[in-house]
Amino acid sequence: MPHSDPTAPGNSRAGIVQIAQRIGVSASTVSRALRPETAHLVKADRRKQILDLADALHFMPNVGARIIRHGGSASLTVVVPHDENIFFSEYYGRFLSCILHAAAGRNWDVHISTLRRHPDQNLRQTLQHFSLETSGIIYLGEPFTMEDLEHLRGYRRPLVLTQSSLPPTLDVRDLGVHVIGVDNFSGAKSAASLLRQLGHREIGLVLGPSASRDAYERRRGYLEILQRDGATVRPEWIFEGPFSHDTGRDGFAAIFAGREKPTALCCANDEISFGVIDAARAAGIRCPEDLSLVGFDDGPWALACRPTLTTIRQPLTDLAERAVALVVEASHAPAAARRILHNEMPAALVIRESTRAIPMGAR
Amino acid sequence: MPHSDPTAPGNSRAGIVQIAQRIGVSASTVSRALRPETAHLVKADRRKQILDLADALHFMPNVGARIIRHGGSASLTVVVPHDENIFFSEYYGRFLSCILHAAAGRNWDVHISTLRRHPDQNLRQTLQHFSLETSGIIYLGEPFTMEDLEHLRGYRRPLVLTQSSLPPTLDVRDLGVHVIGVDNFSGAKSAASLLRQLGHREIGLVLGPSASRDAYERRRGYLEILQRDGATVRPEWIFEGPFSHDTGRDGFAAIFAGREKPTALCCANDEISFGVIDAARAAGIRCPEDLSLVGFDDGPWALACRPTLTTIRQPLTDLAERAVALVVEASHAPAAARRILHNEMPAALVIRESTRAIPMGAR
DNA sequence: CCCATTTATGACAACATTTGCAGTGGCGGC
DNA sequence: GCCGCCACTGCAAATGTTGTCATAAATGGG
Repeated sequence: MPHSDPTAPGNSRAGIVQIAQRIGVSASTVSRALRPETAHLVKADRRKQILDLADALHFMPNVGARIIRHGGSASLTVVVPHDENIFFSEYYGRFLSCILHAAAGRNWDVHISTLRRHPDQNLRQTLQHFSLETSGIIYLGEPFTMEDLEHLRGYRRPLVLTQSSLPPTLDVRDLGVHVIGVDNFSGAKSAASLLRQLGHREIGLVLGPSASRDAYERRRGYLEILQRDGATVRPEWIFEGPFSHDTGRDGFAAIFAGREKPTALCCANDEISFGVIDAARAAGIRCPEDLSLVGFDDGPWALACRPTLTTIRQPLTDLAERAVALVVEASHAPAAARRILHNEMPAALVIRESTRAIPMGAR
Repeated sequence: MPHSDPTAPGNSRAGIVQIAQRIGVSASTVSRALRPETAHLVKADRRKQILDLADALHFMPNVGARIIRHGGSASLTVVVPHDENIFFSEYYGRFLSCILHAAAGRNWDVHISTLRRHPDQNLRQTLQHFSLETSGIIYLGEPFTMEDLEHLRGYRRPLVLTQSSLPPTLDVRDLGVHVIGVDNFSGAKSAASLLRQLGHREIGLVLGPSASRDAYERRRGYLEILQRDGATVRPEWIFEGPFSHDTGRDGFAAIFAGREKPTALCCANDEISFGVIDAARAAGIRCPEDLSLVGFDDGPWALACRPTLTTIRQPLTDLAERAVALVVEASHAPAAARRILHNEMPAALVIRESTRAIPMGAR
């Protein structure tokens, strides 16, 4: 937090010293009595006396003093995009839950913040503001620019990025920062393969934003399979947009506006699929009877919606666990000793009701 | 966070003293040069020299030392229930977004945590653990027991509860704690009134958990209207369950199992409504043609689903804004000077597609 | 009853930064 | 040339808690 508005409460009257004076013991004794680890060192009845008074005075140890002795607080900051409904999104909401869970298991505290960039501050300086309060950062925010990444090179504190926050074609290995993510390419390939195996030949794509690395990789995976036999995907069957419900609606409308209509669609994520399902239903086209559909993410709704969605599972629990572990480890090790990790986890295909084989006779 | 696992990073080599030594000035000068407020006191070229070196060494001021002098960090903790999909829920997810937004506007930092209760710790002691790190708490967690609330009476730090975390019939005014919430009772009444105005006389209720104050108030509101003319609601048309999709399905199944079927249902929240819609669709009962439906919350899906849902809007933005404002104010004022606030905000009815008038001839 | 061992407590330094006060040197006005 | 003022900088105190070392008191074995 910037120093412009320190917003100090500082209304805690009673310190350890005041308690000591009242009872007539030394501050050391009070300190020992108050902390579970050292409580056994002080005689039981005196300890009780101290605890009672501390409770009565609403004593609260000063954080600063603890940090200054102890060297930092066990907490990490998660940076999320600045978006009203961010938590509600299947991806961020679940990812955060998982991070929270992983952190709680280690007794770490989690801060959540959006990144407020100052025009005359580079990325490193901005991130260092966070480091004032926490010992590490998990970055899930808006994608970085190349310039940002250049500034990041000098950042020495624990930091974990997701692939999603990187530009599409960048090589992550020489970035000097931990990067985690799923294997979008293979995941997308397995989804497209499934559709081919089910007999689909007319397949459209409702893709994510072209600036997104995730979207780029998924596109690459879908196309890899669809173009395998030298086939081409009709350009009018490819639609791009943000990772949102609306993109699904608009994509369906655009692709089904033409005379030739595909029998299956690959979507860049679940939410887009839901938009497609809605628009298709409204247009009288049934899923999966008339249109097979695959999503990407396997969020809670993929199982709750009708038809249940065939999709590719993001192992968010594992990703979160890994991200937290990396921050925690890095915060223990000296900066120099850190080994940079690039971790791509498998994304498994989950087959449900939204995909169906083309009847033998039809093609 | 508890001290059981301190997890100190402490790997920041360069302090203000090291910088001072390298340049050959005193620590005071470096301190002054680094802080904007005191920067004018140090000669321009020397200041530049100091800033450059600080940047080169990745200098980062020690939080503890700053806090210890200045009095505390501008941050609050939001306590949420311990639930895997907590962020994904419409209510919590949006509420958290709003809190984040309100806090960001004040340059406050937000921690998120579940409450891990220790058996031999009372509620106040547990909350004080949080206060170690933050200057205030917004509590959205599991409902409190009466015993908890008794312990809470002595808690003096900034704390804001939502009504939802209180037992149903408790009088909030003598609680000694800020309580915010919406006017569930009036909201529910307006929803039931709408159905009556539309000509519905056979109305069932799919209610929330009886231990929830929100559910209790909404039930009270629905019944107030439905029993107005001395009418009674058939007991077999009342179903209770958690605030979940499944409750909607089960409630629909239970209520529509009998011979007599209602023409409308009031649900305790949106998610229950969605469950009802799903189950009804599966059973061949159309909404709103055969069954009118009102929810409660007005989350994102209420507008996104088909049919769009008539529901009661929770002004989460205002609630979050108020909660954050209360914590911030309280953290400035001395404990004694605080005026306890109980704030019940209006919940407005939003009429959409899921409610329809009974045709004139039908009744 | 003495010495060794344990238990309970106090005194004090250390943590990294901020800040009041004092000191230095340069400079202009008289 | 003296006085006072200004700009700049250093010294040292202070912040609240924890850990180390020392000390005092209590206990126990012979």
